[in-house]
Amino acid sequence: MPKLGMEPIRKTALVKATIMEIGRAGSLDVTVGQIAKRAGMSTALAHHYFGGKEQIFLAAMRHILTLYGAEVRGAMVLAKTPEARLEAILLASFSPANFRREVVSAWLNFYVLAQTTPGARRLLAVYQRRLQSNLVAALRPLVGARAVALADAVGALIDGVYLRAALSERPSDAEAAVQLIRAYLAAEIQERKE
Amino acid sequence: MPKLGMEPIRKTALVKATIMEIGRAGSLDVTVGQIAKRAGMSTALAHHYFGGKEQIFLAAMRHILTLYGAEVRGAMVLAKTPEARLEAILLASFSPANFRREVVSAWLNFYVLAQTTPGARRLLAVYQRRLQSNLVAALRPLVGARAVALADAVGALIDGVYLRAALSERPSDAEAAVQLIRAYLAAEIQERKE
DNA sequence: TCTTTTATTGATTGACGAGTCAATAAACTT
DNA sequence: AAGTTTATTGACTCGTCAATCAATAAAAGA
Repeated sequence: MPKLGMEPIRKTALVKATIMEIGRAGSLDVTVGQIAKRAGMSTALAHHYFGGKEQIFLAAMRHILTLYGAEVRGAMVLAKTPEARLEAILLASFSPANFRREVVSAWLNFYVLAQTTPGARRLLAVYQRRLQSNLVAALRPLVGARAVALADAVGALIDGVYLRAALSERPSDAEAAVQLIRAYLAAEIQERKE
Repeated sequence: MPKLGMEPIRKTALVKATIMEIGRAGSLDVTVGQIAKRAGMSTALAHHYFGGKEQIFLAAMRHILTLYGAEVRGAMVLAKTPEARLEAILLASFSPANFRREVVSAWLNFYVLAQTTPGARRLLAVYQRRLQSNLVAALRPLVGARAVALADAVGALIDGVYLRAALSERPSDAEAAVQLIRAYLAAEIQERKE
């Protein structure tokens, strides 16, 4: 039965299964056995391809980041004005995809992991730098030198609002979240113009 | 040897040990054995007083919340003007105590736990409501009806900025964090007055 | 064809951990 | 003094789980 070239197929299956299992458990308290089962293979094979549990988790985190990055980039190319680019970042950050249970869970556990696992910390830094540079690029034409400080604030605001929305009872109050940040931005940009 | 009235003593010892162990591990991946050892007793005794691991964790979370609440209240009574009250909330939220490794770890894992454990979710809601009402009370005299919306934003900003500061390389960039939120508030309040 | 590489798993190992229990003993009650 | 409550632990049970290994088999290469 062994067909060749299975490695990438098995790996992506494991990554997806990992994310789903993390969502189901709400934590990283997930066994290799559960992941392998959901991915339709033996635990031995999971170990064979990834070498260990931590590496499976990191691959899953990388995947989440990749999806998010793709979403932002996809929305950005369509946006021609700075305002539209800001809006695109917001919409991508609060898209329904980011409020799926598995994704929320992955992000929260990502933060936890970042405290102790260098790999996770690096990935988180990548995400933050990318967001920051996107924000600065969009804000510069609107507020000039204040762009960097404003981007810091908006970045933190996105994280904080996401955190609250993700953990609120009403699942995915995304529209209100975006609205809040939009209002903030409008006020800050306005201020500059006057 | 059995001295009576040990229960509260042992319980607080366990709670403190739990917080320290969570800080050491960076996660809830902490055994009752480790906690009990640090608290200077057997695992059986820990189970005797708390009944189970989850209840130990919830007690630890409750303790963290209590400390934070006391810090805020302590700073609030000294503040006489609305501006001073806002400042007090910020200083309490970003006090050095909140940047100790154990406390950061506890908060992050608190968020993770809140996804699935009703008790943790309730505690988190308590924290958020308290912060919200403190912020609204302080903001009302300054911005009137906009106080509620602004409090939402500031609450999210506090969480987001805390998250970033706690996970940044430079530990406890608290002053910059407070400064950022202060600037935001100044701009929003200013706007109203003009 | 023979060998090597890749795919795959069942079974096993070795370790650890949550929760229970019976036993010991001090203090308090009657 | 006898009985009850509170404090305390060592030893044990039962389960789980990460990681390893030996074995099987199909494809590719020589």
